[in-house]
Amino acid sequence: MDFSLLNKEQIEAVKYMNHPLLVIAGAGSGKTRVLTYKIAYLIENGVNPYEILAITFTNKAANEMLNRVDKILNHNNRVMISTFHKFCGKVLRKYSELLGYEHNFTIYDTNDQKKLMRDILKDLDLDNKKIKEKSILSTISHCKNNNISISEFEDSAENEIDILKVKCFKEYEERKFKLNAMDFDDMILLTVKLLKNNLNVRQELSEHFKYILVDEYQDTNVVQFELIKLLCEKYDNLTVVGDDDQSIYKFRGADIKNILSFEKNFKNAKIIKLTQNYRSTNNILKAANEIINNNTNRKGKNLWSKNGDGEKVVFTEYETDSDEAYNIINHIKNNQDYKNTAILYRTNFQSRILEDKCVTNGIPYILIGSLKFYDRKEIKDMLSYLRFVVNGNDFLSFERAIKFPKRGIGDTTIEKIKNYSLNNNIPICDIIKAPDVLGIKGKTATSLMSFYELIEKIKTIDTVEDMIDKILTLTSYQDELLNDYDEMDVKDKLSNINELKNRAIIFRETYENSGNLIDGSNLGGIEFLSDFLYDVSLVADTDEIDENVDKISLMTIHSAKGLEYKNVYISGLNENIFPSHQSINEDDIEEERRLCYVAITRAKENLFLSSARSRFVNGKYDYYRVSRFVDEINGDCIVKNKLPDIKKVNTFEKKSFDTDFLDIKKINFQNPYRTGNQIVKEKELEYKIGDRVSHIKFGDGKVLDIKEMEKDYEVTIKFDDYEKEKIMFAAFAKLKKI
DNA sequence: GCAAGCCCAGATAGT
DNA sequence: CTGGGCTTGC
Repeated sequence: MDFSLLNKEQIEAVKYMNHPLLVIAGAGSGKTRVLTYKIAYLIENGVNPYEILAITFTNKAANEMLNRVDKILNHNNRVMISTFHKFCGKVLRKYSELLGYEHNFTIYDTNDQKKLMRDILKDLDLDNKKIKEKSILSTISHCKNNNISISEFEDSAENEIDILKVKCFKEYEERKFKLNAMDFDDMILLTVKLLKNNLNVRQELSEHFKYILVDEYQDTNVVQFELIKLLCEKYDNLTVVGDDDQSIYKFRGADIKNILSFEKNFKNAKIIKLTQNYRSTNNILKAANEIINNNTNRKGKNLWSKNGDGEKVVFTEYETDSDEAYNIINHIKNNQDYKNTAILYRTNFQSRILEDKCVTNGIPYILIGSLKFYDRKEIKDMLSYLRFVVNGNDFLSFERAIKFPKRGIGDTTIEKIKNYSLNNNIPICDIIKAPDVLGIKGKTATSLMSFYELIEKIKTIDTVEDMIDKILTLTSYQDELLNDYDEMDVKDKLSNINELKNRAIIFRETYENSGNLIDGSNLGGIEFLSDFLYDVSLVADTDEIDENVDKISLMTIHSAKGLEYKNVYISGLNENIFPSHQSINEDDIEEERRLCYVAITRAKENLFLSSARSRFVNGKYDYYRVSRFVDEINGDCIVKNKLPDIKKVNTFEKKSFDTDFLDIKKINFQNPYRTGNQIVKEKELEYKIGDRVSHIKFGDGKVLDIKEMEKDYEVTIKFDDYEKEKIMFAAFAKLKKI
């Protein structure tokens, strides 16, 4: 085997065998190369590919890795390379009965979880303003990721809210089980449970996978750690690759201790550090190193490269978020290097303004992670039908499918069916087959039964694409769409459905000759459909990136992990944006800093950082300081263009500009920097209470009240065409007396 | 009583 | 633009 492309440490990592190995691989240090060479090396030395399990973070990484192994060895290899969830999905599918699940269980994503929980809150009569489904779900997720059982959580419950959460938690688990469904966290947890409780399965799997490799180890949680531990029980031949400085998934349960305590967790462990970076210039690495050196909770390393110093990093502070976006886009336009350029930001809502400027400047762009393919209405509709075909217990899918197209079945009927199913443990599909058990008669009954017939018809079809076609024709789906959307949108939606069909076809092609299956499950219609649906459930946004189009990429930093671009712009480097206002405490700030480190190390040659003094967030303008992370980069690797001190430039509202005002987290007042939109309080309004006025958008109305405020007047108007009265600021509303 | 239509709020990160 | 809640209309 040719090792000429590897450095000394990489070769050592590739060849090290028979004991646990942790490779600490800095950003751009060639960790994928190590993993792929290691797999290839194992195979070349007589290991059966079938005995190797490699676990990655995304499907994209998995596919890439498999391709690269094949390339090194010049032939196709049936190595099992998959994500944690995909791997667990396969194991669970084989052994679902041991856990009391039916074979064709459904995987619930975050939206499904929310819907189920909302339903529960309603049924338990809990005021969903007092306790939000999101907060319960995040508690549940936290428990599951850390292997905390419901009863343990119950014992630790401290307040009224916790007690309510326990109640919802129990109900959630019970219902989910009855619906024959599991959420993402269950997949890992149940696999661990299966291995712990079932010696035979544990032996079989740990015997099967003699070599286990785990990518992105810093992102594993407690339960995933347990899973790895159980899987390598027999052979103890584990290689994990990760970077403690790139651990950015704490919110999802990732536990940085897994990587920091590797030697404690695995006896005879060896550690190899990769610090030579092959991606970026030294100026970029210097900026990255300076920032991450402020963290204390890390193993410690410094990246270096032979790529030369390159261009300096540039930081620019703008007055408004609009200026910031405009200048970034303009800069990109001048350089005309679209496909090698990415703009990164902390949170998704920041993409909006960048998108706007792309559109107005004619810059082609792709937005990653905005509207996910599988989150589109038409795709969710189709998948609901298919999911219900596979799992006749799946109430959520049933509900969605039966509601669109409209069939004269409403909430009351659906509620009846749900309750009957839950109370008597009868699958939804059996109830709608003969709805008279519920006393449902007449038109409603006929409608339910014909829906049942529809599902039964689809079950007899062989391929997923034909199933989808049948659903479309039998439900007159296109015509129904035309009632709600205009022709262009419908065309779009139909082509998305076509794309779904294509994915099914592609999935079948790769299905047959991949190392996908632990055993050879058959390719029959429903079996295959079920596998296809699992695959679909576990697709990530970044799996969808196409590198070959000449467009700039817009994405969150989380999405950018593992990617690299020649030119990188990081926007919104403001306190309370990045670092996020939720994470400014001691504990979370290190994670934000790691996120910043990840962002910076995406850049190969040119790195531009920016911030804006005034940003439009949550429907109002607020002031934001420059992010502490900018201050942490010093020396000659960076050029900083800051705006002059705010006291000197401002002439608008003097008394608000005390130096300490910037320390206030959020100040709600109008943005003085907006050109052409300045807020000037009139001495006197041209209208008074009782006058008729006209508004450009809302039409004519009557003034009910005027309140004089410090900076403006608050006017209450009842417009003729609107039910409710509106309260507006006079300077914005620009009302004309009529 | 029940389904369909209308209006409004919304938002860390993502398998 | 979407899903949820509220209101209207059959």
